[in-house]
Amino acid sequence: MKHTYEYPRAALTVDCVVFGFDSAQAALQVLLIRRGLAPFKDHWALPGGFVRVEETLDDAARRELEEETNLSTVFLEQLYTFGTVDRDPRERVVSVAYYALTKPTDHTAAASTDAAEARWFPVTEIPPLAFDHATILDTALVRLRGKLRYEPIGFELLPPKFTLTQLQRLYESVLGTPLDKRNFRKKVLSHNLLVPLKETHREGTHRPAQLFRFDPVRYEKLRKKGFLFEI
Amino acid sequence: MKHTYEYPRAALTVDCVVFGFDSAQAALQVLLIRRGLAPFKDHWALPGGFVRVEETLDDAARRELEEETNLSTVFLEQLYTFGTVDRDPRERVVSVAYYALTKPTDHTAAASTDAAEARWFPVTEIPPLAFDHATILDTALVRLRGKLRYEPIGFELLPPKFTLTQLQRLYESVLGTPLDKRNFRKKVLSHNLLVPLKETHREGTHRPAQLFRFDPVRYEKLRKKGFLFEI
DNA sequence: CCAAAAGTGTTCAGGCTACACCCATGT
DNA sequence: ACATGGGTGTAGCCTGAACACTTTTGG
Repeated sequence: MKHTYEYPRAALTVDCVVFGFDSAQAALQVLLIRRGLAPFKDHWALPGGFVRVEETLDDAARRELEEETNLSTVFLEQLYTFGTVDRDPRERVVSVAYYALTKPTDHTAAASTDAAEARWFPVTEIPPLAFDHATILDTALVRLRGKLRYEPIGFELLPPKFTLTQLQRLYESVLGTPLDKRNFRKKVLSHNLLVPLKETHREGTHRPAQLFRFDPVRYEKLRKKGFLFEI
Repeated sequence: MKHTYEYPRAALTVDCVVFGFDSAQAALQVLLIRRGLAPFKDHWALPGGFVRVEETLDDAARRELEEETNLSTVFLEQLYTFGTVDRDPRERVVSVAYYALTKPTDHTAAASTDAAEARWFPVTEIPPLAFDHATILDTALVRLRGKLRYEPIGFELLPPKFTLTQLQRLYESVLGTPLDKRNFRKKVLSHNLLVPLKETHREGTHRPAQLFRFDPVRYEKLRKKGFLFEI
């Protein structure tokens, strides 16, 4: 830690990779906003903005998320800090990237954003992005895939009540591989972290599916004893 | 991304958690420097300093490491960015933390630092640290433990030629649990990533130990095929 | 010949993988 | 009655855990 404070300073921003899951299409999606200003005017970009001196990084991420996409109370975690010198053509900007997981329940809110246009894109059909946001998105995807395997964060992308098939589709989309139905069910149920509800999910012309909810309290207890989720 | 540039800016620093491993004592160690200036004058702290506008974050971390500890060519990876508002009593400072792994071969260099006093501390005997550096160190330890289990970064803490017992002691110190000798050897050798050398390591009054080196080329090939290290 | 660490195989249990059919519903 | 997804059990294999003695050296 040096004692000199007189050098020019980099600007500091946060950018958020917001993931959502569309159960109908079994597709992992990302929320992007259309830029109204140069540089990269009319390009799609990650929601984000400048960090204020009186707010923490987490606060800044939540604030920008709320301002630009109307999303609140989502799972939010710091991802990585991007600091190459030329990532912003105007001047030096260092960006602390976050990734967020949203439940479909919250998506309606996300649609009604104020000024900028916001839209969900399947991760397989991402348009060209502003700045180094494609790199940030890639980093977030890698992290999400890794994390999904040993922490129960998949539930953050599903409604509070979900079927095992929805959960399996989610894992398959994120990990990019098909999974065996029987083995998948055996494994996720073996932890006793999924509570079967009295309700069923009726849809289409076939047998209704059992609905479950995730039990976060029980998970906390297990986790403190050194339990690893693993799928 | 907003278009306003006129707000006051946070200062941006990098801090490095430098790990080393003392085979003789089988102890994981951290390199700390004594602060010569307020605040926290005479406290121990992580090496670090301000990021210049014309250098990347990685460059800043390497530069500070070299300036303050004479260490170069070490394994260096971004850890997490710490941005609570009051972490520095003087003003708003956001710090991008890195962790570094050094081989004992480099340690001699580390001793001969210029002005500030630098010293290795076993992770079990860390003195009170300046700022939020204790939190940063904890975060680094958690990361190191996690990473050691599924990526071959342990070799970054050993000399280029090492014995299996040294490797086992390293894993035991970092993970904090004793490991079974036969099972450990079976597992690390099963990947064929350790090349036995023609030399042995003679020490003390007992049978000499076979020396090995890690084969990074072979590891790269395996990794690209989706191989996971795992111990 | 003694002390000290190096080196080496087998057995058992539990978890992972592969795999095919019946069930409940709406039309 | 038929089409559609929901739901279930078993057998073989492989991996991980437990465990004790011989070997080589220096003093």
